[in-house]
Amino acid sequence: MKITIKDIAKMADVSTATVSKIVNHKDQNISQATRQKVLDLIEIHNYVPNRVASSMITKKTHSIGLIIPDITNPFFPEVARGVEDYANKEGYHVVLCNSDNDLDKEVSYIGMLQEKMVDGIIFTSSSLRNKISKEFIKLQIPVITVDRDITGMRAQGKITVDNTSGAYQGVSYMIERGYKKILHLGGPMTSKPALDRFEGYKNALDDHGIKYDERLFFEGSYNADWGYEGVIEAISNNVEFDGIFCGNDMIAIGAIKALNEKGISVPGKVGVMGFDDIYMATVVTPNLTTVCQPNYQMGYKAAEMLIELIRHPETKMTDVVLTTKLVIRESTK
Amino acid sequence: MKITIKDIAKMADVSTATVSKIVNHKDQNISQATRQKVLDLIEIHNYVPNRVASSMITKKTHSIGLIIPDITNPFFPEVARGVEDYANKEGYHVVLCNSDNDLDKEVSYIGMLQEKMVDGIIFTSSSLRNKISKEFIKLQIPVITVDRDITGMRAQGKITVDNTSGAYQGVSYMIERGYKKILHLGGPMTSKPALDRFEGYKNALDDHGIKYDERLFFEGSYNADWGYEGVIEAISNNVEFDGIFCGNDMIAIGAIKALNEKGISVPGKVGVMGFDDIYMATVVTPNLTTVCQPNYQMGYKAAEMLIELIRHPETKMTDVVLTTKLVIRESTK
DNA sequence: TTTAACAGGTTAAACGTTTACCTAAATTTA
DNA sequence: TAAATTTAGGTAAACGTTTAACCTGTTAAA
Repeated sequence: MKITIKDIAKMADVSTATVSKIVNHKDQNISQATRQKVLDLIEIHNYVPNRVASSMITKKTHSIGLIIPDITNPFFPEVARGVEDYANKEGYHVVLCNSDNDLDKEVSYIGMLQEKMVDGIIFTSSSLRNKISKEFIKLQIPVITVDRDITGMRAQGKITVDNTSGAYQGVSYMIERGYKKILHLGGPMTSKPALDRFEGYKNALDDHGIKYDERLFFEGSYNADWGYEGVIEAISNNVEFDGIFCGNDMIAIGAIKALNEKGISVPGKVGVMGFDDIYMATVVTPNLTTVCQPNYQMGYKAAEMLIELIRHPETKMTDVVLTTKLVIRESTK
Repeated sequence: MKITIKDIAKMADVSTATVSKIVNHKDQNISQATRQKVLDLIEIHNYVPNRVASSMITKKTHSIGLIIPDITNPFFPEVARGVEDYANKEGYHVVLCNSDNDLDKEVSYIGMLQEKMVDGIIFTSSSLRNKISKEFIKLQIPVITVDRDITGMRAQGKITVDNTSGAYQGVSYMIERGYKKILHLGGPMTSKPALDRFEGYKNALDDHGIKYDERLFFEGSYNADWGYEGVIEAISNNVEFDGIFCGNDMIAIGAIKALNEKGISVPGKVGVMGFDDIYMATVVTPNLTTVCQPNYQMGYKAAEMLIELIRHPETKMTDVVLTTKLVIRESTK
């Protein structure tokens, strides 16, 4: 039988109120003698407070939900770690949810999290779909969106990366290094980052007097398979290119693989640039030149904002836009 | 103001018991008319049951704790995903905890999880330390250990990989391919897997008539840096070798990097074998030959066992030992 | 006609805390 | 010395559910 606050109270011959106050350090007017007696009994009997009971009263569970597409995607563990680190520091728990970019799953998770009374949610949506926003609007708890924002939705906080300028920076660098025909193997254009990176790509071209050629742009998904296929497709379409700006690092890794197989040297014949700077970028050969995104920081900052919002719901959060950094390695000359 | 079961009951002019039965599908003897009336009101007013209140009564929170060293380590996302997939399927939530192999953090997480009344814990300990086992023994909930077991501790279930035989298989393959002087760059010998893999390495040597040479064994940690340093150290110690059996894939990736830098061709001059088969093994050049460990399955199976145990605490679980599979790629000839 | 079974509910206690408010004694203040 | 304040703690309602036990009216069986 689990031992409760009542048991301790009875043994110490005090009221449960007294024990409660001691446990929660609201014990300014409890005598040292009583405090010690209670503390000793707690120790001896290994009493552990039932936080679900206190949650009933305080209306706080000290847990937050983290909805991401897939923890297995190398982009997310860093984000998750950032979230967990800050949350843990502040005494919060994080509930991990893998949505697989599936609308139904997202909705279902939101429902479950709400029933479990999490104090807030950090959400990374897969797309621009704003159907989901209806679910959020019903919610009475704070929500922070990270990386991808949902149009039409008023999240209480938003944290993104300046993808447009990151892409601009990356592509500009390639142009300045002499690449002239830069292929863009983008991510799904239903997602905001893909859109923004595409825009940065075009802006860089513009500003360097290169005309955008739509035959150099291919849309796919954020994984190595697509990078591989994209290159094959471009080649078999007889598209000429001397550089590839990829939607993310995984795409770049797939692209390099295809290039290698076709006997096209990187960066000799074709330069490749990624986006994200995942750890893998440093182990692939050649090491990937890429636009570094502060993943850990995004998670950390998101948790910071969320918990602030949980504590002071009326705070008006100003959206955070993190900046990227160009990391030059070997896949560009 | 949040709407409760009482509000719905009042509006439907029935008792809360009736509403509760309908919500929980224990409504065999509720008339269709009443059911529909209640369901409609729930829909209209967007009533969502407060699961923390029901947890108070049922003593089940339908959440489980997952304590791992670090989600950022490529080994764990797969495990976590396996856990989450099964848990979600069964209506459980998973609370993610990164312990950093830090005993204090582990203890603190166990305490927090216990207070939050999780129904069970899946635990991946960093080491053989059994101090932690005291904490677990106090626990009244089921615990499954995965990957690394804790000596001296009676977890209700244990799920491991046959590391000894996996290593044996890998090293035997290398020997059969003609490698004679096989370096072993192992993980920390305070962890069971490292110990077992070392044993498998020695057994393979034995069975193939090769005498174990202790100068060929180096102990380090499970990351690429150590793989890199290990090779440098071996070379500067003038140790001769034509193959490396690495404690895991990250070590192997670091080792290959060092070999490349030293101008030693892989697998021409030196063959390299990893352990784990993380995704990165397929993108590094040359692709890594490795012993594949069923990470996702480990997590999935662990969740399966745990939830079974939560539902039927008296079940005697037989420990699960998953088998490894040799995956031959390019880093061995 | 009596009994049993069942449909369709209701009642109220219980779960383990927190907290606003109360009280009595001790101490301080005037 | 009386009044005021402080110290140390107690009382009991409340949080939102679940569930065992009970009730009532109708129908079927004996």
